[in-house]
Amino acid sequence: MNIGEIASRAGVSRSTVSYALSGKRSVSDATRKRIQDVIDELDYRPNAAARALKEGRTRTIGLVIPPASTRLTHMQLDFVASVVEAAARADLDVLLSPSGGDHDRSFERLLSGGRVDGVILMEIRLEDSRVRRLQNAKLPFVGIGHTARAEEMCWIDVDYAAVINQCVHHLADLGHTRIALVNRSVELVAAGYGPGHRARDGFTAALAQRGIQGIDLECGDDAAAGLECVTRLLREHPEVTAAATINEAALPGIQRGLEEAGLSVPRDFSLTGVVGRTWAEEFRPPLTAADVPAQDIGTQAMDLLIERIANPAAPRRNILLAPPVSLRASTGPARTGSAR
Amino acid sequence: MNIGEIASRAGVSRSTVSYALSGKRSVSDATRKRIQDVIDELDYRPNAAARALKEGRTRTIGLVIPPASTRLTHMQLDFVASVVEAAARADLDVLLSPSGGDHDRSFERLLSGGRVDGVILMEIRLEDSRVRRLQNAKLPFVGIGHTARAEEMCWIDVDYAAVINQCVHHLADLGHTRIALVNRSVELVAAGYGPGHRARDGFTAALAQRGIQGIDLECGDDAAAGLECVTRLLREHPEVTAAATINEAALPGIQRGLEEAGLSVPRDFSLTGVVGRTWAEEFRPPLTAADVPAQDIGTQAMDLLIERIANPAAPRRNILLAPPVSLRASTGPARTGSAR
DNA sequence: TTGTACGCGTTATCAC
DNA sequence: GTGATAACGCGTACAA
Repeated sequence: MNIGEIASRAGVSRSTVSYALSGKRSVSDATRKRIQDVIDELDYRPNAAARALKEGRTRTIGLVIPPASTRLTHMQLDFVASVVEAAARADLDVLLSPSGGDHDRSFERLLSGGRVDGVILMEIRLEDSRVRRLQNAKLPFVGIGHTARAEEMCWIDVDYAAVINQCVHHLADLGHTRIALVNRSVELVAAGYGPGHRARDGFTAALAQRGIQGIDLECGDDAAAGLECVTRLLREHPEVTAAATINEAALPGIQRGLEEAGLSVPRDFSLTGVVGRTWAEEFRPPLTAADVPAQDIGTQAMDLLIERIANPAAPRRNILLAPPVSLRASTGPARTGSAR
Repeated sequence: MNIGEIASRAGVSRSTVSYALSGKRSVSDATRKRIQDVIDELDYRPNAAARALKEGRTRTIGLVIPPASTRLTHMQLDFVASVVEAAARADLDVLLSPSGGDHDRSFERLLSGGRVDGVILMEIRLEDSRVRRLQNAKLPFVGIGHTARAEEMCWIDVDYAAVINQCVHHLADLGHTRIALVNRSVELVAAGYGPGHRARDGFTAALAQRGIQGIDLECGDDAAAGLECVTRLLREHPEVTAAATINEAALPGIQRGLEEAGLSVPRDFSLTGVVGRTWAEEFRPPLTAADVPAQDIGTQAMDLLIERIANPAAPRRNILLAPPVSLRASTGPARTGSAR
């Protein structure tokens, strides 16, 4: 059933049906009602392709997520969920593109072909070819995360440097003088993953500010890697009494490693980091952490994108969030004067 | 840049460009190369809307996920990831629709309007209006889960009855005679959520087969609810020594509740259930559980859908999986002869 | 290889 | 003010 079918059943022309639906011309109440009745009866909805072809927009946005091989963290999952929900509120559909590499078919389909009106990009690296390609395609886009050149794009991001800096200061205030940073995976950091680098920057800066020493560790994005990482840490650096992490996925493993080593949190070892808000409470003990408002971020990214689609010439806005560290139960005073 | 632009730059007609791209007519090597050069230079890709309009298919499938208000479980997340990946392999795009209720705009956009060639439906209830609406819309669809009338649709599902049955038998073999079932949320079960009902059926059947008694509990889908649920269970039914669950999201809370009550798993209390494969290993202690091959399920659902799109008249295939219970460390012999 | 009709909704233009 | 006619957007595939 197309618009012509509706028109003939209602005894009017196709344009009248279109006007009745869009309201861009006035249509008499009687006619409008006749048309509406037919539409309701047949459950008609305009063909999306025809409309997109004519209007030049698809009412669809693309969401680029990390490829399925890497499991999404809770935080990333919250981003996806909140973007999808925000899009639904704006009557926009979301096309999912799992792509990280350079030759990803689904990303290429997004780029040209007019499938989407705009794109939200996740898991951005300091140098990220996807950004340039989106720019070349003149496709409005917003990053959850940003490249090394902050001004080249519109984005919202967590200030990992500031947040890890806060965590270290918090631990230093509690008397810890040997602190570890558990970063994301070595591959991701090597590939120039922004949060990994910025977290490290904030870490070394805070160490210098407090005149204390730190160990900088990369760790795979899963529980097994977390376990292995913390086990190695305790073995090679027994003087370390606290850790900060941005690696949410490794946390269960870190916790397990501490437990297997006979260490109680926070009595023997303090743990803090950056996690999605809903996740910190589920950790045991509840994690003292910078709670990333992942849902807000997704919603705001969507707002930025809608704004950008409406006015591509507008200045590129950047939003940097540094959520404060929420005190919970996973950090405590350093044990004084004793090796473990 | 549209196909006309390419054609004129290559000095041929639009149809020649189309044939060169599709290969549905032979085009001389020389012209093909000229055309390809222009295409590469301009990075041309056919407009998706125009192609969809002409061909009557969108090369896009819809994936209906639970609304964002309810957080996705690990298993659901694995479904989504694997469906998306399988779609990418088949050069299909995935449109995400977060909808559970009856009046969901994004679901309605999927139904009519020709946005998608087919739909994968998750989190299906025994009576689910979405199934009827998809049937009415004559849109090919596949369920991950199924309604009360198995034959009315094409689906792949976990045999929760068989699996929970196995879990109970396993616990009974270990000497447990008072066993709890921790089901999904009371709202979900009341709404006729299939797995909840089937799990309960398998539970009561196994109890009867073994002549033992059980407690049937609903539990919200998060850690806090799991904690509260297990706390109440231990208080009201101190004779219970084991539990089986299909509520993955509640597991951290269940674990916590047991710990807070001073119970060690599996020494004092055995725990088993149904979880996504990658998740059972991360549990502590590693969970004796039926490991749902969530990734296979997503992939197979996609295969079923592709088949169904290709041949809508084909018989509706159903796939029921009953993954065996993998022995790990969370179940053990019932403590004999003593209340706790 | 090329010309052209077609798919379907939108909207500018014309007629009443 | 209200309704109808027709051109347009773009890729596809049949007829020539």
